[in-house]
Amino acid sequence: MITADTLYRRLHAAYGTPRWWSEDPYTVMVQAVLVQHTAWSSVEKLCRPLADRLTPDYIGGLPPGELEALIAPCGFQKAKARTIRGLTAWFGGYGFDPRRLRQIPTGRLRDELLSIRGVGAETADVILVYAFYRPRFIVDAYTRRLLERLGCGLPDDEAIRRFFGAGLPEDAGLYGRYHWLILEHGGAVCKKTPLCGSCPLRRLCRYPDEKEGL
DNA sequence: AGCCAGGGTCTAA
DNA sequence: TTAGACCATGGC
Repeated sequence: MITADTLYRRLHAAYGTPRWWSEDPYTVMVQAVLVQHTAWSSVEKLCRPLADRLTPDYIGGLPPGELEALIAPCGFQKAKARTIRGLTAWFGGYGFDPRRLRQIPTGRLRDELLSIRGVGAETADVILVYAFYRPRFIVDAYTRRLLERLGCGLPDDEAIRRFFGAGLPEDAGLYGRYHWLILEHGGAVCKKTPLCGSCPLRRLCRYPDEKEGL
């Protein structure tokens, strides 16, 4: 079976140097919520015109209903607006200052995020990695599907995390870049059928009618 | 035209 | 503890 290390190099060769989600922690938080069950392109389309207004000041100051209307194109606006407000309030408890979070252990930080309604495991982990630089491998639908196609029999998210944990340094930067590459890959290949002729990782994938993966 | 999507919550068995 | 309904909209 392919190693996490080799897979990273293949992805990097196929998609180039991954960029970071955003240097701004609050932007990461808002976009992590907006992208739930939603195409990344929809999030970008929504956020691009907002530019420098993606701040706690502007978003948090929006009158009731306006945030919902603003984010409607990303769907689930009622739920997502509530979650964004929850995250904004939580971050406000730390003065919107990431430095104040530095001494909090990752596990506790994660629990705090999970206690916010609408923040589940994946959203919490995205925020941990990209906003606060904590080493925690993000497992999402693309990750699961990619590993499935690679022929790895990994039953659950914990097993997947162990796969990536083995042989990789525990480094938030690496985890973040890795997840971004998986995202690029997942967005580029076909979603449904396991067969994708144009897949840049084709030689790595085990297809239903083939015996061997790699 | 209809089906599905990078998630999360709640309920029911 | 797990499966399924539900939330909303955009893209194909």
